[in-house]
Amino acid sequence: MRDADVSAALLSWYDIHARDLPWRVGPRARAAGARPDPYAVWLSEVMLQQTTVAAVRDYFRRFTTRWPDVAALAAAEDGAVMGEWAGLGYYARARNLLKCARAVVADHGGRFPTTRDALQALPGIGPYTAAAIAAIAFDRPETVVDGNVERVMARLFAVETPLPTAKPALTALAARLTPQERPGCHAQAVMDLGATICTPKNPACGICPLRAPCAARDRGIAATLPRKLAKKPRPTRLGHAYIGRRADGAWLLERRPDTGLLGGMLGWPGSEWAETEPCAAPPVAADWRPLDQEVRHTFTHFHLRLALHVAALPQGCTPARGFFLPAADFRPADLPTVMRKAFDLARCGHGAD
DNA sequence: AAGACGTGGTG
DNA sequence: TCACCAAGTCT
Repeated sequence: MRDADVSAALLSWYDIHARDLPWRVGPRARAAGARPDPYAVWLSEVMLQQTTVAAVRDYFRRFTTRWPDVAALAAAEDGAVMGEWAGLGYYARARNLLKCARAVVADHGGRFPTTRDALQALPGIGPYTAAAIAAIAFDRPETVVDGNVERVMARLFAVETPLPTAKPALTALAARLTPQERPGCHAQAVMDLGATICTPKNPACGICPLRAPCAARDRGIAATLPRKLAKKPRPTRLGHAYIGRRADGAWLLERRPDTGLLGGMLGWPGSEWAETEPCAAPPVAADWRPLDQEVRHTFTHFHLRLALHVAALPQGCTPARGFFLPAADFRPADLPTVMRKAFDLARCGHGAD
């Protein structure tokens, strides 16, 4: 089967089976002349980096409700955006989101640039996102390569070279299939196929629109592709966190530095996180009482066991670190997940509230 | 140019 | 329980 026929089969499938997503203009609306909003495309693509559609839906809705366009987002306060992003992970995305919105307003008159290169020059927009925005929002025939596309290409052409070595070859194969017409729909079609049919485990080859030309299915090795190099084992780190509340109800929190893990997010003061037992580091002298339960949380590259300490703090105390956030201004949902877990345990396990 | 960077769902 | 995985980017 020729490349053009494969692309046509894929697009036909997409026109029938395209998922209804809040940021997407469906094939029918598009045929009627509707165009996607570049702001919505950009926001959704950043949220979807290494993140599932299911996790993104509600965040996308909340962001677009609170900040309907790029100018509104650019004018937002940092803490408001970080709080709204809390729980979604990879917080550098939120920091870069704001930088990008402000750059679009300051340097591009409030409109997103339309070429791949200009898009990729913006903060938080890499090769994938630049190509996706250019194709989906601006109809540019760019080749979009994400994990789905890599998997679909590896199977369609039975590429047995492991990732990441195979990435350039898979990109070249994806480029062969990229049509001049409706490149954005094509990109979304490949990704939808990868997300719903050509899945990592148990691919549904029986109902796949590309089963005929698929070389891996022909050889019975679809589920084993793409091959990947072995990953390193994750170490376990230990730490302490201090959940203190003042007599007036205010919580002792700190704003984490902009760089590094959970950068820019709220958190409970605490020790370093290390593979050997770290030194206790209470932010203020008080009657800290250990909690029975610890927080167990897994990050991308290590497991964490966080010992918790709670205390009622005197009204006049002056902590060495952090600040008191009045109870009325404290929303647990503004915390990154590991910190919210700590809060939940402290609230249930002891009279920290 | 490997490693840092979150989280929730899944088998 | 636990490794793997998801519409990657930055340094």
